Amino acid sequence: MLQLSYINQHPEEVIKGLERKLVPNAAEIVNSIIEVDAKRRATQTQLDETLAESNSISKQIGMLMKQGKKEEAEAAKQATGNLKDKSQELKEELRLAEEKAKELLVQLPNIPSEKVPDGKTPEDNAIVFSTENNITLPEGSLPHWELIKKYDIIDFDLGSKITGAGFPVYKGKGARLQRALINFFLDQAIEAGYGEIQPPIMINEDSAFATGQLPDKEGQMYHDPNENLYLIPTAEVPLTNIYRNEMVDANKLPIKITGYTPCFRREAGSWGAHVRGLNRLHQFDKVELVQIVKPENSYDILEEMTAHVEGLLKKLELPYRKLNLCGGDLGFTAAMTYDLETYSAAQDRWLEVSSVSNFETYQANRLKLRYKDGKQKGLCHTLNGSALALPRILATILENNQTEDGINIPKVLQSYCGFDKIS
RNA sequence: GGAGAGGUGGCAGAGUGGUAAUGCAGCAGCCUGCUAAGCUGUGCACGGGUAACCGUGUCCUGGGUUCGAAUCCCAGUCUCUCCGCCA
Repeated sequence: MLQLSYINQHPEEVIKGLERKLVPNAAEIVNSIIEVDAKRRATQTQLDETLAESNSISKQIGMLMKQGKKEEAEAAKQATGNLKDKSQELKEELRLAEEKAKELLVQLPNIPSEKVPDGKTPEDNAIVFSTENNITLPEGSLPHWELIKKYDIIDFDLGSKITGAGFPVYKGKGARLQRALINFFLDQAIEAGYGEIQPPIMINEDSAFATGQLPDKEGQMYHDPNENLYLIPTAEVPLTNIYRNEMVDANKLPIKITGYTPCFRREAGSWGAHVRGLNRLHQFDKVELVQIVKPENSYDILEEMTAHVEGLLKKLELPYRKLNLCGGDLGFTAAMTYDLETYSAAQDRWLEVSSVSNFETYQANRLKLRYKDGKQKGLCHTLNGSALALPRILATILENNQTEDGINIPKVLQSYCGFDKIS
């Protein structure tokens, strides 16, 4: 959530930023927020004055009663009658103004960093880096949705039987490769100084709001109305919410945590022609990195985290490229995002396998996550990144490493898998 | 699922309708020379003010009663204990 004080002080910057993020009526919304907030402050001043008067009379009544001056006390009681009515009205006005301001504020996304390129669609994303793609596939090479059948390692039909479309069953070497990737990613994160966490995979409404999934992604999460809990769409939510309502000592920063979880997404309305196989799922596995940092470091940390993810892709020997997302393609809560995409030779497509984002104070403001540095206090910056999401990594490994007599397992994974080839 | 107990500042812990005691810790200032002690001030949010400072709210949350609620009433929530069920 954007900070009210910032909106009040820099309305033009905010409007410009929101327009870069393609928010319609940005100026209109910002101006009404400023207006409602001014109204809120004026009302509070009035209310405070009314309550102060009422409190002071009440104290006098208390003293008079002690001294046994009953008639004077009764007279003073009369005086508080209309003060109470007035304060009730003002309280209601204040509540309405606060509600209105929050309602407007909550629908505004984060504004992009200066480093974010202008643009409206994914075509406008800046390609920051790309590896050479010198993959030559054998004759008759197959996309992963054929390979998994050929080697019987992932079964979509079985998943449909048990649950439904988009819930695959991993079998045999498929299951083992999956587990190998999870362990490899976690070990690499731990080596890079992240503390491992196993969080709950259901979250309450407060958590979903604090990291920005609510109200923005309301319809995209699986929801249990009995308990009002949501299945996590990403470990970002439980990991970041560990620090909700916390005041962190500045010398404890940066906080670096990692966690493996399954992730659940309804993906309502987003199924299309090129989302076959592992490209889009309702349930998938991911290892997530989260950092909570001092504001002045956050962009250096963004580079550091992205470099970590690039390191994983290099170790897996996968061709990849790095994109700096343009304003129009940025997520709701992000100030800046690097997307990492691997190249799938068999599909001749780039597949997004990681998003590393700096949220600046947007999440911290909702989380009420602050740091204390001596006397200085302020909102932390939060960052997170996938390191990595498994299905598309699995897809590119299967497709790019296929040979006539089987699929070669990348060297770094062989000890984790206990085999070097799927055949 | 049933029954009971409880939720007060960073921590401990009093407080049954009239200014949230007290202790410990941390921080700041003052004072003092002997391995440290003493004194004073220090929660958070919002509002007003250049500032010093002032006001309002805040005793799990939300309502209610009252001139006035940590305290009384209602609802919710969380924690603990016992019983039941159970991987």
